[in-house]
This record gives sequence, structure tokens and C-alpha cells, in this order.
Amino acid sequence: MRSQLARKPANTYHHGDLRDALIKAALREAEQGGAEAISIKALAKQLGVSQPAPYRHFADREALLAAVTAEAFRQLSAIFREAMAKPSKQSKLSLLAQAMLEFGLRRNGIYRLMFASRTVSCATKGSELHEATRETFALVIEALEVPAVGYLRERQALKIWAALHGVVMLAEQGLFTGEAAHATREDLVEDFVNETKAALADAIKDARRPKKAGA
Amino acid sequence: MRSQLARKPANTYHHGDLRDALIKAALREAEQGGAEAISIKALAKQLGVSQPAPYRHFADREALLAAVTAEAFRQLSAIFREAMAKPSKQSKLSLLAQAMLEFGLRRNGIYRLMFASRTVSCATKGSELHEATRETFALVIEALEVPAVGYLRERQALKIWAALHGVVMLAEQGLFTGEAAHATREDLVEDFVNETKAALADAIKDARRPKKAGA
DNA sequence: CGCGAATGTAATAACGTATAACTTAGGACC
DNA sequence: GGTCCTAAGTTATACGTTATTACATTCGCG
Repeated sequence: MRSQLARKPANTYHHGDLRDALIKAALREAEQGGAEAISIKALAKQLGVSQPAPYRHFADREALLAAVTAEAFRQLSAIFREAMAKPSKQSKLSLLAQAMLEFGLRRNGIYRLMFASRTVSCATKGSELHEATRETFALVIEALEVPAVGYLRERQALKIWAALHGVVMLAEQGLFTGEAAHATREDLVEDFVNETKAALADAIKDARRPKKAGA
Repeated sequence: MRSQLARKPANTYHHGDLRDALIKAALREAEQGGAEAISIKALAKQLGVSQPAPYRHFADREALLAAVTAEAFRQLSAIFREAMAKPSKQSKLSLLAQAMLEFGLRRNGIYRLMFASRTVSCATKGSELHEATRETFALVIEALEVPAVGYLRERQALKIWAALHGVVMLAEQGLFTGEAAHATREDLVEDFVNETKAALADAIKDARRPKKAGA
């Protein structure tokens, strides 16, 4: 258990914590080029071990990608927590939404790794990756700052989550640079946030006066 | 100009329309496994030509992917047009949204190829792919069925487009199978469609009475 | 009919994943 | 403290994929 992410000291046989070092290094690679930029061979060279060494820790490339993706989700969760903890006049939801957009744009290779590959959908229930994604989504629910109101809270969380995904993807694909440039990404995000708040407020009002049909 | 997508008849030297056949075959491959499932070597074998033959028509793999993605966008455009042309009590926007969701789910390998790779964002302005994506987005605007009202129409189009992306991605990642399963994908899509319609209706109303602040 | 351009082929280099068989280090146990 | 087991790393190797180079064939136009 020596250095956690450095290349091994050249004259030692065992690396110390190769598994962790691989994940960290892979994350760095993915920062720019996404999943495609992650090469087991290159990582091994970078860390000063032989090419097959990583296979002692990951069955295959897919397994490594899953671990890296899980780590990325944990990082995103941490960012969300931090954003929501920040003292601010803005709502938690707004802070989370902004954090999500910034994450998606600034670390777009990682973002694509997380949301645009089939790694996540292939994650089996109970796996490390599955848990990491659930935790992240739980924070979205938390950001709504409302008590459970039937299934409506999950529904609104899903909606804002979906909308944020969409905005990030459109932004990355450059759909904001044409004649549509007058609507900035931030505008759209704020729109979605406000709609979510409005929907929640309506629902809570309705819950208090269950007989009224509600405007 | 013989067979458009079949393997060549074995004893001929020239294929006839290898370029087109490659795109069609690649699209078939991507149907399941996305971009990763597209292998130049495999395609060549499948079509009965040598491995390097495809390089006569595409500079590299990226170029092939771009052409395939462009074709996929044209297909999606065609699907949108067909959906909107269908006589129905539902609005054009609703029909388009449903078509989008179905496309994303049923042909999810293609969908990922289109929206989850960097191929699109790397497309240069004026390229075949760029034009194809613009055409698709133009249909989203058309589906709103409102005249141009400042930049608001583009903005609403962007929003619904983003939201639809998001729903498809969440669906593919299995986020509707947990405790959130009570909100179906279709519900969410319809929600977004209705919100878009409401926002547009409001805006038009405001435009007619420009002095009022609007509720 | 002949020639040039377009298209296809064979051979090969370079790189990435993955496996098999062997080697080393570290810790548990007596 | 030595012995043995196991985790972790190494070398050698097979195989698949992208891509290039140099050569061959066909098409079509004058």
C-alpha cells in the first residue's frame, strides 16, 4: 500500500495499489477522449507495469470501464453534495443543475463515459456501478427539497434529470451555436429548474386541498 | 451500379456501389452494438471485398462513421415526417415525440451512434452530417406548429429536443425500472410535450397583448 | 481501341486485447 | 525463523483491427 496513483518506483516488483492507480489514470485519459481513449496497454506503460498486469485486477476492458465509470459517478455525487451545501440564495435544485451542466461541459469525456456508453445499462443490479448511479440520482431527488408526495417526487426528479442530460448533450453537439444561440445553455437549464419548482409547488398545494381540480 | 447492398457476385472485380453498401451494412451492424460494432474489416468480409477496399471510399473509420450517422439522421428525419403526416387527433409535436422515443428505444444502437458519440460534434459546418442534423432539428421546429415568434420558437424546440434526448437516455440506462417505474417513459414525454405547448400558447397570447406582463 | 482514372487486391506494419506459463514477494502458520 | 500458499507481476504469444503501400483490373471516354 504505497503510492496510490504514481508509477511504481522502477525497481520494485509489486506496484502497491495498481487497481486504484489504473482507475485514476484511466479517468485522466477519459477526460478528453471518453471511453475510447482508455487503453489498457497505454495505462500499463504509463504506470510502469507490463501490459498484462492490469488483467490481474480487471477481467477485461469492460470491467475496467465499469469501475472507472463508477468512480466518475461518485465524483459527480461529491460535486452535487458540495454544490448543494454551498450557502447561497439559490435553491439546491438550481445549484445542482448548474453543477451538472458545468460538469458535463468541462469534463465532457468523462460525461460521455458516464452517460453515453452502454456500460451503465449493462451494470447488473447491486454492482458497484449500479449503486453509484443510484446514489447520484438520490441526490437529484434530495435537491427537490420536498417530502415524498406519492410518486410525484421521483417523477419530477426523473424529468429534471432527463432535461439536464439533454441540455448537456445538445451543448456538446454544438446545437447552441446556430441561430438558436440566443438561448444559452444556462437559460434552458434555469427554465427547466423553474418548471420543476412550479410543478412541485402545484402538487403540494393540491395535496393540501385534495378536492380542488387545480389550475 | 448493380446491387445496392448485397455482397458482390463473387466473380466480379468491381462491387458496383461499395460505398452505399458499406453504409447500409454498417447501419445494420450498429443496430445492436452501436458505433463499436462497426468494423471495417468485418464489413469488407461481409460484402465480399478485401479489407482495404473500403478505404477507397472513406479516408478512415471516422469518415465512415460520419457517413453512417448522417444516413441515420436522414432516416430519423423521414420517420419524423411520416409520423407528423399521419392523420391523427394528436398534435404534430406529440407524434414526433412518440416517434423519437420509439426510435431511441427500438434502435438504440443507432441512437447511441447518433447522439452519444463525438462524431456529430466533430462534424464541420456544411458537412453532410451537419446538414442532416440541421434538417432533423428543423423538423422539431416544424412540429411546434407556430409561426416564428422571436427566438422563442427555437428555444422551445431546443428544450423539447433536449428533454426527449434525456428521456431516451434514462430509459436505456434502466432508470425507469426502480421505484420510479410508476412514471413511464411515455408519461414523461407527454409531460414535456404539454409543457412545451403551454409555454408556446402563453407566448403567443403575450405577443398579441404586448403590454400585459402575463401570468 | 487505347489510355487514364476509379476501384479493388495482396502484403504488411503497427497497435490493442487477451491468454498461458512462469516468477517473485508477502503473509500465515507452525 | 523457515515453509508454503497465494496474490500480483512478467515474458512470450496469438489474434483482431486499423491503416498504408505497391500492384492489378475494369470502366468509360475520347
